[in-house]
Amino acid sequence: MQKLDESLLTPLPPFSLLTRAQIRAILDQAGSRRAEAGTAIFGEGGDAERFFLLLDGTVRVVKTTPDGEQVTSLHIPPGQLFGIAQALGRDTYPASAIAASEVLFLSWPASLWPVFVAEYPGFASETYKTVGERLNEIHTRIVEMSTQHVEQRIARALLRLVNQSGRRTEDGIEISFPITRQDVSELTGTTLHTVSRLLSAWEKLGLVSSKRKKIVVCDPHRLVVLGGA
Amino acid sequence: MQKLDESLLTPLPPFSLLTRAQIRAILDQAGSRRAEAGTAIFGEGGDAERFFLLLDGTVRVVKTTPDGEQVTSLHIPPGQLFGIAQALGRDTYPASAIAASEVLFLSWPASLWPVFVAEYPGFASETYKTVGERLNEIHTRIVEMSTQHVEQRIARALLRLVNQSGRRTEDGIEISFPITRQDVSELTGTTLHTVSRLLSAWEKLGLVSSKRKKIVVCDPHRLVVLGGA
DNA sequence: CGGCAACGTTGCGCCAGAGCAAACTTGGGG
DNA sequence: CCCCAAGTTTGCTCTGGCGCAACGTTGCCG
Repeated sequence: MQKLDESLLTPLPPFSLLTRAQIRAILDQAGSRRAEAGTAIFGEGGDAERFFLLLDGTVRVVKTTPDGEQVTSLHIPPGQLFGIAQALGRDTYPASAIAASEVLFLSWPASLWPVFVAEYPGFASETYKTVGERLNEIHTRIVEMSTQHVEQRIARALLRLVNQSGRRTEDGIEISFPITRQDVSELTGTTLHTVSRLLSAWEKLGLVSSKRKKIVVCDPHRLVVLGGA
Repeated sequence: MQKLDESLLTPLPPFSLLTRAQIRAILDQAGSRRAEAGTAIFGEGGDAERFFLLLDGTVRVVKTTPDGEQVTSLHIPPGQLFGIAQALGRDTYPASAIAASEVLFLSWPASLWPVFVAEYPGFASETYKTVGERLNEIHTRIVEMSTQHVEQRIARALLRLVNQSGRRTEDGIEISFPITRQDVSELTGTTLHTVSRLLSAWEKLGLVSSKRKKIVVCDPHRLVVLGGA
């Protein structure tokens, strides 16, 4: 494994208050790994032996029901910690982490968690902020699922994805990782059929443009209107 | 305000590792209040000026949509902290807290949060465990709402309520705070009509027994079966 | 470059559950 | 003790979106 550069971490919130030496120390203890799209990084219920930082790509956080149905709770964008069961006082992972695209990430053994929290100023508070944001996001999802129709939920889900991991292109903003109708349905609690129908309809209206595993939002504003409020 | 007894806090997880003197100090800084059923303790979006500990009663955590619909995300049982925006790195409350029954609670100014975390062993870790459990609960709710039918969701919601705040009675386990069909519908993302119909049906089958604002689960086992798995 | 698996589209029928409406019951307060 | 508001029940209708099925498309891999 080649040596990692300090500049990788410097700009990231959990580490932004640290000295170069501290970051060096953190990096020297890190394991770094690459995984292809579709690979599981850790599984729901597994022992939380390590915690992770996503450097590049996107990770899908997924729960699977006893009967095999999958529900996606979150997408993790690059630069964020994930698999931080320790921050929730748990010793197993509450969900699985699947690489949504090719990903690159670092990880540290769980035993270092208390050290990071104690030694590195800003690490704890930034981490808990992340937890708070994620809680807020899935909280919002509950509200949406309770009160909104499928069309609005999908519109909002697309907007959220585009905000979190959008990439500017000529005809609009593209979701920067491969995503299928099935994925969207697992994110919104619907079926791939309904998602497909809606995307087709929206494509005709010029709201979105989608190829296989690619979705580009062309007219975010009208999508916001569809999403309601 | 009369002096509070140390034995109030001693058995509660966030404080269980502390000395009598430490608990005394904590209590002396606490404000204590009573609120009637239906009262708002704090409101969504409000400045998180204080954090709270529920001594008696039950608190409903509620989000309200722009168009006035309400969604209940959690119920807080006695002995737990709530309104702990600080633990999520927030400075506003993410949801409203409504007294579900008559409640008694303590509270401290937000400025004491970092002090508690730093000075009192076990406080931080127990708090984050609580956060983790709540995250897990609402996470489970998303999965349920995505994959299960209304009947199963309501069955499970009742079981959860009964587990968290059940009280043994002669004909079964009673939910220990006043709860309307409307409340249950806001908890499961349905309508009070559907809840009413189902409860009536279950009452005929001897699964539950309900009066106005009261629900008693008579046959938890059969309800589990209904809930699926 | 052909075959196959993964992904996407579309049509159709059906039903769980929402929406609406109206009546009934309970309990607390004047 | 009566009234009123809040909570509950129940019937009827209507529809969003799911389930199923069949077919089209893409691109990877041998």
